[in-house]
Amino acid sequence: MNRLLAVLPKADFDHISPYLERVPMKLGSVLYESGTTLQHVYFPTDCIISLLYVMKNGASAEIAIVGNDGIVGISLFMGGETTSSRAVVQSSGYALRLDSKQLKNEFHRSAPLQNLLLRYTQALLTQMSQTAVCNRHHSVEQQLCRWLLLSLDRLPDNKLIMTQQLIANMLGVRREGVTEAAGKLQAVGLIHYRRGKITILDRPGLEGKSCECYAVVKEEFDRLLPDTVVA
Amino acid sequence: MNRLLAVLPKADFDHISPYLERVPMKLGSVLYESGTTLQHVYFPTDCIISLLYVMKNGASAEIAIVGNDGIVGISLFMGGETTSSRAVVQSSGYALRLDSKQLKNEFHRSAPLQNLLLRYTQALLTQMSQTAVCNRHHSVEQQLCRWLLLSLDRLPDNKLIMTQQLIANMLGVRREGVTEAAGKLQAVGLIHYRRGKITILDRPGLEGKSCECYAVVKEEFDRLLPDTVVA
DNA sequence: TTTTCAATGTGCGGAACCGTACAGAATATG
DNA sequence: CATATTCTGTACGGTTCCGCACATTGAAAA
Repeated sequence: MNRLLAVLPKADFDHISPYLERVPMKLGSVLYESGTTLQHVYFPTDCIISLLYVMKNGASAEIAIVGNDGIVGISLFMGGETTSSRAVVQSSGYALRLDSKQLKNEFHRSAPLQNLLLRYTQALLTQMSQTAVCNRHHSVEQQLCRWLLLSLDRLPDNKLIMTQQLIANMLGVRREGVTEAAGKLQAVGLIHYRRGKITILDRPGLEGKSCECYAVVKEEFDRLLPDTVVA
Repeated sequence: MNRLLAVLPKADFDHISPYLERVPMKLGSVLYESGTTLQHVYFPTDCIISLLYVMKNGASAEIAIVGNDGIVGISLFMGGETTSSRAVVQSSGYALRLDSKQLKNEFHRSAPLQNLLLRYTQALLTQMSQTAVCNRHHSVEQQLCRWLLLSLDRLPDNKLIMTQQLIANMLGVRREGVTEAAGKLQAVGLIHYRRGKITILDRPGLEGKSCECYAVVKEEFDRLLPDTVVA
């Protein structure tokens, strides 16, 4: 289940549940492209979506990661309709899809939903700004640890399906840089990987090798998003 | 005047104007520190505020720039109350201060204000994500151009009071790096500087040397923020 | 099985930026 | 006016990451 929906008061959830559609999210598919208007928002249940910025020359960088603690398509209720980034399925699974019109109505009707979505947006803001800081100051290895942990927190198990090339696209670095960093992490027994499958063996160890950025983002999400039904 | 306030319908503006206080903003003063709760929001009229993240080891990076097109303290209406960044006066002047309680009431009472603030927040989101991308992919010189242009757009004239050390803190690079980049820009006649005073001589030239990040952010602000009174 | 191709490993020169150190110049202070 | 302080210029070695090239390995397809 999606955590935002899970903490909605029953009455508010019942109001939108008839319009929620469970849709499969296939690895690599693009939910929206930079500048296009969305028809739906997506509440991931067990998939992960990357918000990616792609530059004119093709270079890219991940802006934020959205899992079952979030929603894809905030520009719909924020009022801008579009964003300058792209949303890509980073880990396959399912999401609950809601028509944009229904969402907007509900955003203005239901105070609990509005609060929840705005608080989530603030958490997302923190993640984005921390990404900026991390890109400036931290090594590829530290960033890889951060990225693995953020992804892992949004997955049911300790495995992820992801090639080094794709990770490199997310981090905005060379594939070889990821190879080297991942090699080091594997050498000290923190992870194990093999042709597109990564297994985390030592989570606390990874946290130790990560920069402070992971903890900052995690704490902010924990602080801002309730884990029981809101008032 | 602050542009957000300027486009509010008269009735909505009159509702809060009795509570607006014009306060001086002194260069270098800190409006709020990471993690602290704000008592007020600030609508800059002719000053510039930097949102800065400061790491445990003292290194820093600017997340976003706020001028008279924005508001400082979005976490108050977004619901989080605090942020993980710091707000510092980057260019002195004045701002209109509003008590946080008044703002929250008005945010829920006035639909135009709510729309405006949410749209602004989305613009801020774009700025933050573009900062992340820029930090990853662009040279110090390109970033300096972007930073000068973003600052300049929020100032009444073509001068800014700012030492190379302070710029370095904003960009999260060495002071020497700024010296070198600024030296190049001066050598080709784009800017002139002298002990903490920078004059832009050739704005189009600067735009040419800047990365695409400046244009992306500027266009998004233009798109999202109305320049006439909203409905 | 054999073939093919995606994924990973490795090496090398170069560019950008860092940390450090120090010198000179402009402004502020006494 | 003399001195102190802040700001800027420059240099040098070191590190990280980049671009490129190519080898190797594992897995899927024929």
